[in-house]
Amino acid sequence: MVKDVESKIESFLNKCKELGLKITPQRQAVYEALLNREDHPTVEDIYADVRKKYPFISLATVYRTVETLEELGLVKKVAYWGSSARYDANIHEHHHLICLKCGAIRDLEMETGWCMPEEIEGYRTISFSIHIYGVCPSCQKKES
Amino acid sequence: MVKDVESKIESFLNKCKELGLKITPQRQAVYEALLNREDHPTVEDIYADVRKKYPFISLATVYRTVETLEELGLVKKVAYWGSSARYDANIHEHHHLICLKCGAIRDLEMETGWCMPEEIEGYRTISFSIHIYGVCPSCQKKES
DNA sequence: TAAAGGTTGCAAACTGTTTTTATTTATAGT
DNA sequence: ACTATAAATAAAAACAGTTTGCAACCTTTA
Repeated sequence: MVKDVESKIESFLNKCKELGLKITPQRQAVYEALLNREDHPTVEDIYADVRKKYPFISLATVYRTVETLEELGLVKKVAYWGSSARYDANIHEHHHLICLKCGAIRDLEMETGWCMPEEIEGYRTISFSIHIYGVCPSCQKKES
Repeated sequence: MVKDVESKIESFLNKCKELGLKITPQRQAVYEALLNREDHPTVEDIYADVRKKYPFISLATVYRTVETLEELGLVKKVAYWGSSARYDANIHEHHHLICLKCGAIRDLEMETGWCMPEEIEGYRTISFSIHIYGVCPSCQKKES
């Protein structure tokens, strides 16, 4: 797992060099913070994590950095339900379990057996994701 | 189709009465505006539509009304990609075709044959929606 | 028709995000 | 190492979308 994170950071460094982007501590810290989370943090969450190491980073930088990382194809902005955007460093195809009460989003590794056509109604398809809406365990507890 | 809209409005009136909500022209107009659109309008879009009939309605009322309609189960807030929330009066299960270039979202009536389990990883499931990402025909044209 | 309470319109407040500007820093070339 | 340069940063202000407080208004029920 640690190995995995390290190789991802390495490919991040390579991509930056290829494209002439500078490797700043802030960039690296933001990407690392994202890699170290299994959930889908908001920008504010990432900001909080990074500040533990770099207390002087600014929120605007985090916003800019996640956008850059998205352009690099290293993270994805998850189609979001609540009020703020959520990011995900898990970029291979997977699905989402979304709590309608609190907005929490969890990754779901699952085989659906569904085969996506290459073209639908004139759209050239690229990827798909199943969003399953429900109530998470902790919100279920609150109900009763 | 018109028949369908009328029956939906009727059930809206009934739901309001049941729950002690008042039937105001604004509420009815907002719901009608939503029923008359096949796409997924933003609140601003709905506001513009309703103002053709009721020029004095306020934007805040539209925001409040779509929220009420959602609580009534008559419309859904579509998991959104861009910056503003989008609503949909088509509440029976359907899927979405999303253009990664321009953000357009289209409904997709499609049988997937996938059967959703009642519970997944502790979540009590309620509904699901397949999001298919791709490039819409008009963005494909711009590419070439 | 009058009373009661939900609903509206307006404006102001809030929240998440983006942009502006001056300053700092990583990088490539000496 | 040192310097030039172009990019990235921090901080604050600007912005867009959304929500809220409050007084006036309008449905509803009796």
